[in-house]
Amino acid sequence: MNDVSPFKAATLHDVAKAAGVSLITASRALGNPGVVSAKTIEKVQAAVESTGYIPNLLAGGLKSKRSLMVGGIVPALSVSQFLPTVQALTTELAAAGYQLILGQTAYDAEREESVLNAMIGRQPDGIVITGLVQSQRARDRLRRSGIPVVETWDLSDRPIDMVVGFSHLKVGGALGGYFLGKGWKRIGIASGDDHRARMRRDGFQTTIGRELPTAFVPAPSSLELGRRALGQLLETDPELAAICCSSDQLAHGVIVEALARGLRVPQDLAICGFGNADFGAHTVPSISTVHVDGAEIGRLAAQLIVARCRGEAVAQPVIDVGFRIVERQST
Amino acid sequence: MNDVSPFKAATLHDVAKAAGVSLITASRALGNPGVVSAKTIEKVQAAVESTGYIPNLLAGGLKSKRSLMVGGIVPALSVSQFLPTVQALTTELAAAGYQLILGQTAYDAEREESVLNAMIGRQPDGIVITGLVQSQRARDRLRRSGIPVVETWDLSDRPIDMVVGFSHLKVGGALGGYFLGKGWKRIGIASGDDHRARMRRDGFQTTIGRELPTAFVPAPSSLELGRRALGQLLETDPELAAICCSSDQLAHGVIVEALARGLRVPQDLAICGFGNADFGAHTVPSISTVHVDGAEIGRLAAQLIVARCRGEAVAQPVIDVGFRIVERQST
DNA sequence: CTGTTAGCGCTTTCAG
DNA sequence: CTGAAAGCGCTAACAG
Repeated sequence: MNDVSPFKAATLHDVAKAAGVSLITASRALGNPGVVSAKTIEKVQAAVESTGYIPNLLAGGLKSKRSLMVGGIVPALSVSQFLPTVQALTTELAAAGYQLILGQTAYDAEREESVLNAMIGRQPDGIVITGLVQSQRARDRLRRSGIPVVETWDLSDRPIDMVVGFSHLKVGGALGGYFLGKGWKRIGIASGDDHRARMRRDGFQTTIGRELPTAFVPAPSSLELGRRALGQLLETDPELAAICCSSDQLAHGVIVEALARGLRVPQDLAICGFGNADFGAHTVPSISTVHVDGAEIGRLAAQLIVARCRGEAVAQPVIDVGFRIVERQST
Repeated sequence: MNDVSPFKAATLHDVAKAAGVSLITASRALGNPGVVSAKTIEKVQAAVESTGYIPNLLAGGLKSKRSLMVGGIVPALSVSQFLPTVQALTTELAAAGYQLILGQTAYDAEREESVLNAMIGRQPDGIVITGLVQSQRARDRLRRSGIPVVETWDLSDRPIDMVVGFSHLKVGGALGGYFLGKGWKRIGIASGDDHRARMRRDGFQTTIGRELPTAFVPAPSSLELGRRALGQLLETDPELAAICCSSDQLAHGVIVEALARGLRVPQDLAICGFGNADFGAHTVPSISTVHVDGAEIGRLAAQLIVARCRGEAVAQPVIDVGFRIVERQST
């Protein structure tokens, strides 16, 4: 036995020969056992064991037009907001026999297109993408590919195909209402510079009723960027009473920096995040935030894709999973 | 134009017809332009544009035995230690035209095997897996598949094929030496219950020279589990002077809980983590930890796979990326 | 219930 | 430099 594969991997042909049946009968025994006699199935399964056969899904997919793969596209894996979505997506898809192909766009429209092309070329049975696809070219190409597409983490009246998410404008609006209700006047914003964070900021400012001092940080945000953002904001207005952050990482950084500067949170400075990251409930003070069920988004997206692949009609191609404000100690 | 794909996606056949050349010439113009005249290439490229052709990589892979896909296997995406590795792996592979297929084992040997089978069936050109594959059955199957395999985040004299990582035993030993050097006597351990965390604990205890009170938490660890772990440890020994944690998340939780109980860190309780998560440098106090270059592991793994696929011999199939202790305020 | 035939879309021979 | 033929490993369609 060598380092190089000792003998060619067994094919269905080998299995059929070992079981003494025809190729197609072996195929059916494995893929559609209902139409094959129990005795035959047994023989084929024994042959599978003895040959160590693993089906070549690429070959099967070529003929059957079902690759059993689904493309998943995120800006970057390190954007932890999307992690529960990707994780749930992967798990839910695996349970149905599908595997996820991962693509990263780095928040770059060009990369997004090239990733999409690489995906389409692999004939996935579905594509799940975080956010709405921005470029019209890509939208058209995707629509014309005929592949089921689920856009996530946002909402749209005219999705490419299906969408599972929530309204960032409404999140911003709800946060604005919450800040107004608290009576805070001097309000600042620490925000990622990506599209969705900007939408939340828009909703927030609309409800507050005016432009607010904003520290933009490059996405993906982090604790470190939060610390810096507070520095910037306090230079603009040292009397700030409350800050609305576009992520819990950012909020955490703002809190750490505020405490380091001797400010009390929330008495001197109230801070709110977004995303309900798991650490937020356990910091001191704990972080008020907006909860979105990212895992549920992933599960629903997987279900939509799987349903489509089974040829079932999807009754509800636009699913709003909503959100809720989680009040903790930092406000 | 309907919801269903308006016309069948263009195939290379369509491109060839549009360009007025044979199928194979079109194929070569795209895949091996060196052997085709410039004029022909131009015609073919124009035809690609006009037809919107996207190559079917599944079909190509079936014949050429190069799927341009690489399997990546992690316990769970939420284990943030591996995130930089997966991210770098995906990016580096994408640059070489490969896409990553993701698999999650949930720290479960059975799931690991089924994930491996699902991967192998998709004929990846390589498989990168976090940790060493435990089950001998899976190791054999993987070896016999002839697929290049890189095990990561650990080290072994006898990898399945290649390995990029570092010695967890040595990390534990180095931390033990560091703790001894600080003169701490009453030492506790907060550790995930996974294989690698246990190895670090073994190395740590061996250097310290005795069994230490340990709070095991189920992997993946988190800030919350760290808070609980400290509770457990202080019940065992209220006089603990230092705690060695198997992750920065855990260390962060222990710190938060210690502060909440009125303990000063590090004066009353010194705390060390592992992994050098990005938040660790910015918490108050900042977290002493062990740095491992996870992104580098991903890049190296990708390079090994790509080199193998090009038929290059890999001179160094066991790569130790090392580690270093990062001293911060928490010790 | 089982088998034969054809062909998915592409690339690798082998010939010009 | 270009082409024709063959077939990767599997499954859909149609027969028995």
